[in-house]
Amino acid sequence: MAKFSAIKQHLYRKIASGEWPEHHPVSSENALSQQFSVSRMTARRALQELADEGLVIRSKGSGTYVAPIKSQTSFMAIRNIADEVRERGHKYHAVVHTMRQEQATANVAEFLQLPANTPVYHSVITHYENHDPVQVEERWVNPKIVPKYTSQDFTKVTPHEYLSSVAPLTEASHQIEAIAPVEHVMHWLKLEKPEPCLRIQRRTWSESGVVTYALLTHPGSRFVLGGHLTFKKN
Amino acid sequence: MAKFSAIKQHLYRKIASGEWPEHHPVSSENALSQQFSVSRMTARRALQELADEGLVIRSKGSGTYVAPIKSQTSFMAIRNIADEVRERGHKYHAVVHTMRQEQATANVAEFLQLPANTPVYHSVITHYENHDPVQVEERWVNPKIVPKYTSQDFTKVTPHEYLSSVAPLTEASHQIEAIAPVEHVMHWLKLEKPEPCLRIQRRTWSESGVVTYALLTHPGSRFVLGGHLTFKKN
DNA sequence: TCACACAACTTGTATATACAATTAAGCTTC
DNA sequence: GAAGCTTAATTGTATATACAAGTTGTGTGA
Repeated sequence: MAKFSAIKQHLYRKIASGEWPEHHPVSSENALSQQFSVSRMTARRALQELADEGLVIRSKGSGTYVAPIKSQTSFMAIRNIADEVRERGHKYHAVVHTMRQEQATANVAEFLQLPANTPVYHSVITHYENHDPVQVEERWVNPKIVPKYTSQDFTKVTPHEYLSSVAPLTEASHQIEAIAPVEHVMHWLKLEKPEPCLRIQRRTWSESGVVTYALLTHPGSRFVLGGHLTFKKN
Repeated sequence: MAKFSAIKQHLYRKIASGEWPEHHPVSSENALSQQFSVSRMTARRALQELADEGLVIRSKGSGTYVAPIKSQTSFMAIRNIADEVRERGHKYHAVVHTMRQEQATANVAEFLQLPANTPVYHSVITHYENHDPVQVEERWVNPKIVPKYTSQDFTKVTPHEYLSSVAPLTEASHQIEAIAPVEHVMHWLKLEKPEPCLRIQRRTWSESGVVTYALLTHPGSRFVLGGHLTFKKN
């Protein structure tokens, strides 16, 4: 393996394991070059590539720091609904409907890569923008990785925020589709009539395996997913 | 401006203008270092960053080449519906419903950044996977940038393929939402009853301005948008 | 005590060099 | 003509060095 790649791995482990949380300082170019007995340019390359990948943030004169979660994500990736609402200058609040341990159904067990009928944590939360519900979040969590999930107060911290602080995510997959909501979702979204909804199905991994499986349902009349791409970066 | 950045701009113009089409060889590190009177490492940096951004592909021993369009796109970005269908091993075909010049409505004119009531090209096409329609594509095109749009045969080449060969795109914005289809879209999608649909609204730019505005509508029962993210890249 | 200067450290840019690994083209030989 | 060898070109990795530019903390002087 190339030297710069070995240094990247070393730093990656520090970050992915949570040993270095958000904003934690990362070893400087000079420190790494001594520690690994390489030239500064080689250590620099490792740091630079991690910065390109969005894992760290570098700032001239100051140093290199572990990037906050939100900046790790590029186009249309994992965003925190609370941040989104607040960025639009609106008030955010959440209502927790369910928060308990259950036996995993075959479906959920498969998504979490667990045996059927093992216990999993299940939460249902509605997220509000001002006074309108904008997202119903049904979430199943692997209790082996996040044992204290059910004792959190999700009106103060969103599950996404809590989970990424406990088990930093390394991978995620999404599926987006248009569906007609089932009745209990309609109720949570306060929809009088059935209305097309955007549903995002998301699985996220940490180093230790599948952390969580989430179904995020948005009413079509109150939500648009947006993104912008530029191919010119000079 | 930094030297490596000037070289990047020079190369970027060659690619974005279409002067260097897909797979066209890009000047080598040594050639650039002579041409710009910089060291090879500086020329290398320009090429390397363009490669990281997906604009060029580098191959040891061979050289650097302009990347094919499809590899310019990252997560969930602009994909060609025909390629998607074929990748799934299914048959693709298209039916052209409309292909004409129209007066731009206020809405369309705004999206294309043109004055109202100027002529624009308008096409409506249904894309099929095997024998089922999977996408209705309503598209408006800036005739100043793509004057020959209406004389193309879009059963053979998709609009997306044609447009990106004529005016290489430099920017794109998306909006995704869930809607109930209007009647003529239902007809094109061969839907008996109204069904939630995924609608992607897309605008793309080239160097000379907004090229096209497209509304892509997918029936919820036959289409899922998927994506996968990894934060570990070693 | 406050303000300013300075030193130390950090990242950013750039150069010159060396060698490794791979590719591609040309040439020789059979 | 085909197979194999040689050679040149190209990208990949790595080092040592130099200076620029921004940040931060320390200490001096008023």
